[in-house]
Amino acid sequence: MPSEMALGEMLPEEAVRDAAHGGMDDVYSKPGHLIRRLQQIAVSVFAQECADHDITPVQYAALVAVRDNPGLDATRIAALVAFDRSTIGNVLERLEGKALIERRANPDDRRVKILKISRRGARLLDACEPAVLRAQDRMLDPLDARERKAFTTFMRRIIAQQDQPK
Amino acid sequence: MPSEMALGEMLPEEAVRDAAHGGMDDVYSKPGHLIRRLQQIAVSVFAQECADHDITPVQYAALVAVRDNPGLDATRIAALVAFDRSTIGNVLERLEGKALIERRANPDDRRVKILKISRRGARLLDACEPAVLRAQDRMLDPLDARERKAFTTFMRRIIAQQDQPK
DNA sequence: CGCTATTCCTCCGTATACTGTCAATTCCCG
DNA sequence: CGGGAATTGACAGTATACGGAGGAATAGCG
Repeated sequence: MPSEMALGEMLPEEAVRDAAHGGMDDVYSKPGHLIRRLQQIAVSVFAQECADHDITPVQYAALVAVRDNPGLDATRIAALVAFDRSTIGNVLERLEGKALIERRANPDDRRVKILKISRRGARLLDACEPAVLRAQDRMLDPLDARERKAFTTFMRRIIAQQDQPK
Repeated sequence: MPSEMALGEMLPEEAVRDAAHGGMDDVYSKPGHLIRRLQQIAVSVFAQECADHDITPVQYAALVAVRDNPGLDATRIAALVAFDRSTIGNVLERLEGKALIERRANPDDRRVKILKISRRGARLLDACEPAVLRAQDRMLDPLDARERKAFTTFMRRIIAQQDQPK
């Protein structure tokens, strides 16, 4: 086994499993496990492609949402990108810390803080768009066009069902 | 919008998006976002089904790995379930805290700590197996048998490609 | 107009998740 | 056999992720 083994290059999974157990139709084949692995891969690929831009997938999604919907508050941005209210708070804090967004109090309703992307944030989004597209593409690399469409459809359907239970 | 909105019941996503923007072929349709949502749902469904057992998906996976491969150390368990070495450390610590596993020093190699499931851990795994199966099933609910097979195949293929990059 | 319910943000606590580092230990090659 | 390389567990630091509590502010109803 290689010494310092980043997740991206981790491969002994099957080998270890076969050597130790040999189970095949086990936990490792269940959707829960596969989905977690998929998410791991998605984050890893995104990080690789966007290494120069110092931004995470979550921060990217939030930043896009803020850009495309200026004037919304944190709660509504959270709903857009499907984040928890608590989580979005930290993410926006980091974005503000990097001067990618601006948070301003709303005079009309002093509970809310209005969100707006900064010029710097807009520039960053433009700059990393090719990398993001590459990342999205690389994830689905082993699927052909028809399979990609089917895969996306399946994911959408599962998500939609969860959004409207019954 | 309902006041206390848990993630499982969050649904205004589309509504907010349509009202504010109307974008369709945007970030929200990209695999990265869909996969993150899928993982969210998987965790949420698991938590719902296993609420009585006080165990998380990650802890469950680790516990099964320890049960099925007694005598392995943390690094090898991590490779089995595709966790980071740091992450597995915390997970095992919690499992040991709940007395679900036992960690013992290996006399032959004093770097290593041998892992073994406890009787309590084994009982818990037996107890929550039905709930776990229900959870795995509910995730793929909107897909029929053939689609489930295809979906699983796609996920496996993406993961395999990432494990053996070229 | 006052009171209650709601909304918004923030903070706390817990659990993943990964990188990097470190000390102790063992391995292995010369 | 001696010493550098590798391995293992632990720790620090950062970033998601989610539930719950709480305070400030607003809305809505009587």
